[in-house]
Amino acid sequence: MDAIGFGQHNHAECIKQGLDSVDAQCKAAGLQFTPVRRRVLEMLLAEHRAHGAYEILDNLRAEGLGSQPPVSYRALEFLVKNGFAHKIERLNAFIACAHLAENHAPVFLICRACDSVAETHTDLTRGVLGRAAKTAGFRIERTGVEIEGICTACHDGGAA
Amino acid sequence: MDAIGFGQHNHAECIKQGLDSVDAQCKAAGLQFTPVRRRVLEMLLAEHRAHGAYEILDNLRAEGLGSQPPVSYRALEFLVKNGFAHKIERLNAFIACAHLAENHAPVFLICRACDSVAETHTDLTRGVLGRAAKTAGFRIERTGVEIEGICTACHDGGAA
DNA sequence: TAAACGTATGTTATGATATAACATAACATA
DNA sequence: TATGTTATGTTATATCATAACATACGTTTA
Repeated sequence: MDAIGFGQHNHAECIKQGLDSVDAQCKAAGLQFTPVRRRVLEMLLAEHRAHGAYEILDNLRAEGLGSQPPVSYRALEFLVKNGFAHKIERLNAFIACAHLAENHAPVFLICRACDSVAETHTDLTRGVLGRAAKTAGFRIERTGVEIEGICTACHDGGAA
Repeated sequence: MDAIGFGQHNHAECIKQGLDSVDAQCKAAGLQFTPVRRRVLEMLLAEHRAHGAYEILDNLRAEGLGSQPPVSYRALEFLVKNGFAHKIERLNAFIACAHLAENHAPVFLICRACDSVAETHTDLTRGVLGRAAKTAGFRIERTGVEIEGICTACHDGGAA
């Protein structure tokens, strides 16, 4: 599995690549990757867990980049709309996309012990569900799969 | 597909069966199917769409069954915890379970045009995702699949 | 250059969703 | 009756999210 989030990796590199990739994609698409938007993405990239909009806002406020809710919500909306971040509905929180540049149907593995979130992906439109939806005449536009459980580190480590 | 929610069915019977089934399950499990809980389930069963906690509360209030948020949240929590209802995270709203008595991993098809929600199911632990999670050492406890799109009636009917 | 426009940001206020905490009631049973 | 357990009632507040309007800033165009 190529999920990112559990397990070791060069995280500094991981952050840098994320920023660079989004930078490039924005340039290519004519999107404005403004300071607030960049900083919010950087915060999301800092850890592989979901961040609440008000947590992001607190950080922005501390840095003088904005102090009211719409500031963080707008930046997050920009990132989500363009596929640079995702919202984890179960947590009312946001996470940087771990599969930038790939057109994908994300699947999130959420550890309820350490709050880390790994992203992998699938194509629900193929397979049983896709066929079932097709038969029923349902036109799929977006899919969200959120799986809750315990990650390796936590059940090996000690948390139940 | 045996999803319920789109298409025709005898809805009065559908409601009755839901209530009877939950009644029986509660008796069997020693759970108290109190008036508030029963009434809330009945409201959810009334339509195959998700109902917000405050919408439920408004109805309860009108009937003298409770007037403060905890009343509806507690009843909904009871129903969800025991598998008689589900929460649709994308909508922050609740829906009666359409597969009572079956142990299942629900999948919701949400029509963004008419707000109806159909429930079908799958077993994510089998298949690609289950194997991937297993490989990564992730222990799945719960899955939530929410699919947004347009139902038959809506794209045949006229809504985009 | 200035006017017009589009996009992003700043700010106020409020709406919508959810729960903590404590008090009371209703019921079973020792 | 005393005790325990579960459900309900109520107050207050926490948390998440957006409407609405004002301002800034860059680009296009007259």
